[in-house]
Amino acid sequence: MNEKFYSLKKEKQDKMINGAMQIFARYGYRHASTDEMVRACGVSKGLWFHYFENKTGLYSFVSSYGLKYAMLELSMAQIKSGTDYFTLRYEIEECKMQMMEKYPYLPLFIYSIIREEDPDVAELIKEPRQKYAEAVSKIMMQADYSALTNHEDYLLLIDMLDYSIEALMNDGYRSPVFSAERYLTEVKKHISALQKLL
Amino acid sequence: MNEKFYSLKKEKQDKMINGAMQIFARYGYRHASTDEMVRACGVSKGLWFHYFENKTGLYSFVSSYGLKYAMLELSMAQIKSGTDYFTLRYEIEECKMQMMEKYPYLPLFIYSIIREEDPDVAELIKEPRQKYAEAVSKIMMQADYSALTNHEDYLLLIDMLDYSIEALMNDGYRSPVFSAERYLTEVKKHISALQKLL
Amino acid sequence: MNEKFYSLKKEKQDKMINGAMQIFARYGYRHASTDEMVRACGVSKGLWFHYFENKTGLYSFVSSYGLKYAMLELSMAQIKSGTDYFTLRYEIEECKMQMMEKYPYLPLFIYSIIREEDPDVAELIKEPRQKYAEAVSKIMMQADYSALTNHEDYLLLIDMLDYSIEALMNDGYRSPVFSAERYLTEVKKHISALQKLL
Amino acid sequence: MNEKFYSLKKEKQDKMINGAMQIFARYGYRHASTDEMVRACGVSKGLWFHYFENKTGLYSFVSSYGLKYAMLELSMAQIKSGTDYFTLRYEIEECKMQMMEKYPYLPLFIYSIIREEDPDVAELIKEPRQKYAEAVSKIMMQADYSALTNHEDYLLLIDMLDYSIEALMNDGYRSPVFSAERYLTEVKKHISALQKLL
DNA sequence: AATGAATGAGCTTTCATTCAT
DNA sequence: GATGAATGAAAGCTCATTCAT
Repeated sequence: MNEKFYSLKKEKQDKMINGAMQIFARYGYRHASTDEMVRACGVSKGLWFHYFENKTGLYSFVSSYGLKYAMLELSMAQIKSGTDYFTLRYEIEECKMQMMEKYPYLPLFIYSIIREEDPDVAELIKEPRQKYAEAVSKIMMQADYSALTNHEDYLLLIDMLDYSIEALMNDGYRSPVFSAERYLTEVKKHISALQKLL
Repeated sequence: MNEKFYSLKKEKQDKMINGAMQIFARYGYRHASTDEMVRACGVSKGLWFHYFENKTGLYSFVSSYGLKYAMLELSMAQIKSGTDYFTLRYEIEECKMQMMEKYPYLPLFIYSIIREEDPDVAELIKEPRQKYAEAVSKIMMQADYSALTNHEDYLLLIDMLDYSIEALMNDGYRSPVFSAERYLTEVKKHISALQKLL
Repeated sequence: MNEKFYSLKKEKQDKMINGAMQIFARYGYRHASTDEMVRACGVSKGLWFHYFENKTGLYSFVSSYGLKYAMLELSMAQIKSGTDYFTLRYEIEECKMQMMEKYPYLPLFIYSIIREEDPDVAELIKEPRQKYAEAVSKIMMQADYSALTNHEDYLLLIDMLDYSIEALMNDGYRSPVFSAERYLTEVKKHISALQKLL
Repeated sequence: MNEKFYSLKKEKQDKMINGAMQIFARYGYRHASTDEMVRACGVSKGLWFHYFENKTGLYSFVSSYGLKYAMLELSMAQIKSGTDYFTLRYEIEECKMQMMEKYPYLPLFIYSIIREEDPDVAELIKEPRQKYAEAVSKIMMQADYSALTNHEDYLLLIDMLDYSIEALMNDGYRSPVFSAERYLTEVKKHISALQKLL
C-alpha cells in the first residue's frame, strides 16, 4: 500500500475503510467488486488503486487494520483477569458493539476474514489472523473457568458457544438495521442456557 | 434442463453432477466457474450448456438433485422413531458418510445450498431447500428428547450442537482427503460432551 | 460434397434441400444455423456433415442445385421467343410459382443467393450465379421489346420493374402462407402500370 | 444507455457511432459482432458495454440516433414545399450525400434499419423507424405531383423509383470507396428515365 | 490528490463441426 | 447410413486494473 493513505483526513480514511469492510464482509474477497465499494462510499475507483496496488493489497490492508482495531478495542475494554468465563464472553460481545460505532461492519468482517479461504489472500492474512486469534485466546485464558473445568469436555462446550454466537451475529446483520440491544439479549440467553447446565 | 441428460450413462451423469457439486460447494453459486467444472470432471464446456440452459439452470438442477438424493439416503437409513436424540443425530452423520460414496461433496454442498443467498438462484432453490429442511425436521421430531426436555433451554443446546457439527464437517473438507472415520469420531466426541452434561 | 447423397431416396434428398433452402433463404448464409435446419426438416445434425463437408459446402451445393432447378423449370416453361416483354416477364413469375411446388422457398432463396455477400461463399457461388443470370438474360433477350425500345431509357425501366417484383415476393413470404394467386395479381398490376405508360 | 456517453468528446462519440453504423449496416443486427466494431474504430470492447448495457441497447441507440440525424439533415436541406416531385426526390439524395460527411455509412444503415427483422430489436426500433417514415412522407407529400397524378398508377411508379434508388445505393457501397458523384449521376439518370415517360 | 474513461483478460453462452455408437 | 453426444473456437458481457487529465 501507499503510505500516503495515512495523510488523508481521518474521516476519509474511515469512509474508505468502511466501504471496503462492508463489501468484503458481505461478499467475501473474490465476489467483492470495486464498483460496489465506489457506490458504498462515494470514493472514486482510481483512488482505491492509488493507495492500494490492487484488490489483494486492499484486502490485506483492511483485514489487517480491522483485526488490529478489534484488538485495540479489546485491550481498551479492560477485561479483568479472573472474570468468570461467561461474564467475560459477554463482555467481549459488548466490546464488539463498541467497535461498531466507528466500523459498523467490523464484527461481521472479522468472522468473514476467519472463514476466508481464497488462495489469492490466504498467505497475506495468515499472520494478522493468527495474531488476532492469539490476542483473543490470551484474554479468554485469563477467564475463571472454575464453573466449567469440572466438566471434562468443557473445551468442546466453549466451541459450541462460539459457533452459536457467530450464528446470532450473522442473523443480526441480515436484518435491515443491526440492533445491538437485541443481539446482546440473544447472546445472553445462549450463555445462560449453557451456564445452567453446569 | 434438457431431459436427455437422463439418457446419458449413469456414470457420466454422476461425473458431471460431482463436478458441479464440488465447484458449487467450494465457491458458491456466483464464484463457481464453468471452466473449473470442466477441469474438475473433464466434460467439455459446450456439454454443460447442451444439457442445462445456463448456470442458473444447472445450479437449480444439481441443488435440487442433491437435496433429493440426501432425503433418499435419509429415508433408506431407516432411522427408527423413538431413537434417543443423540443416537439419532449421530446416525444422520453416518448417513452423510454413506451419501459421500456416490457424491463426495454432497454433505458440504448441502450446507452451501442452505447458506446460498445469491438473488439469481434464491427463488429457484427456495422450495427444494424447504422440503429438505422439513424432511430433516420430521426425522428429528421423531427422536426421543426425554434426555433433553427436562432442561428448559434445550432448543438452544440443539442449535449449538448443529453449528458445531457443521464446523467439523468444514474442517474435514479442508484436509486433502476427507476422512470419514476421523470426522465421525469428532462428531461423537461433541455429542457425548453435551450428553454428559444432562 | 459426398456423392452418396444422390443415392438417398429422392424424398429425403428433397426434405434436406428444402430444410436448407428455407433457413438459408430466410437468414442468409452466416446467420443460418444447423440446429434450425435440423428442426426444420427433422434430419439429424450428423447427416448434414456426412454429406456436406461443412456449412460452406452445403451452401455451395444447395445454391447451385437451386439455381439449376430454376433454370430447368424456366426451360420447361417453353417460353416462346418473340413473346411480348411484359407477357414474358409475367410468365417467368408463373414459372416461379411452379417451382414452389417442389421447393417452396426456392424463389426467395434465389434472391438471397444473388444478394449474398459473405466472403466465405462469395467465390463458390460466383459461377452458378453467373450462369443463372445468363440463362435468365438469354430468355429475356428473346422477348419482343418493341413496346419499349422506342423509349431511350428502357433498360432502366426494366430494372425498376425487377426491383419491384423482388419487393412483392419478399412481401409474399412475410405472410404466414405464401399465396401464389395474390402474388401474381400484384405482379400483374405493376406490369400493367408500366405498360400503360409506354 | 449510460448518459455519460454524451460527455465524451464529440469526436470520440462519432468514432464509436460510425464504427457501430458500419458494422450494423453491413451485417445486420444479429451478425454484427462487437469485435468487428472494436477493429473498425479502435475502441475497446469494454467501453462499448460501459456506455451501452448490451448489443440490443447499442443498436437501439445508434439506430435511433442515425434516424434522428437524418431527419435533422432533411429539415436543414430546406426542401421547398411545392417542388416538382422528381427534383425533390433528387434533393433528398443530395441530402444523404450531405449526411455521409459525418456518418459515411448512415444512408446504408438507414436502409438496413428499415429491413431489420430480428425479434430482439423489433420492438425497440418500431417507433423511431415510424417517425422517420413519417418525416420522409411529410416531405414527399409537399411535392408537386402534377407531373404524375394524371397517371392512374403513379403510386406504383413511385415505389419502383424508390426500389431502384435503394439498389443504386447498395451498389455504391459495394465499391471500395463510395463515390457520391457517380451515385448522384446514376440516380439522376433513373429519375429522368421515368420523368420522360410521363 | 482525485477522477472516471479506457483496457483486456476472463467469464458465460452459442454454434459449426467431429466422432463414437 | 444415421444419430446426437461431445468439442472448442468465438461471441457477448463483466470486472480488476491503468492512465490521461
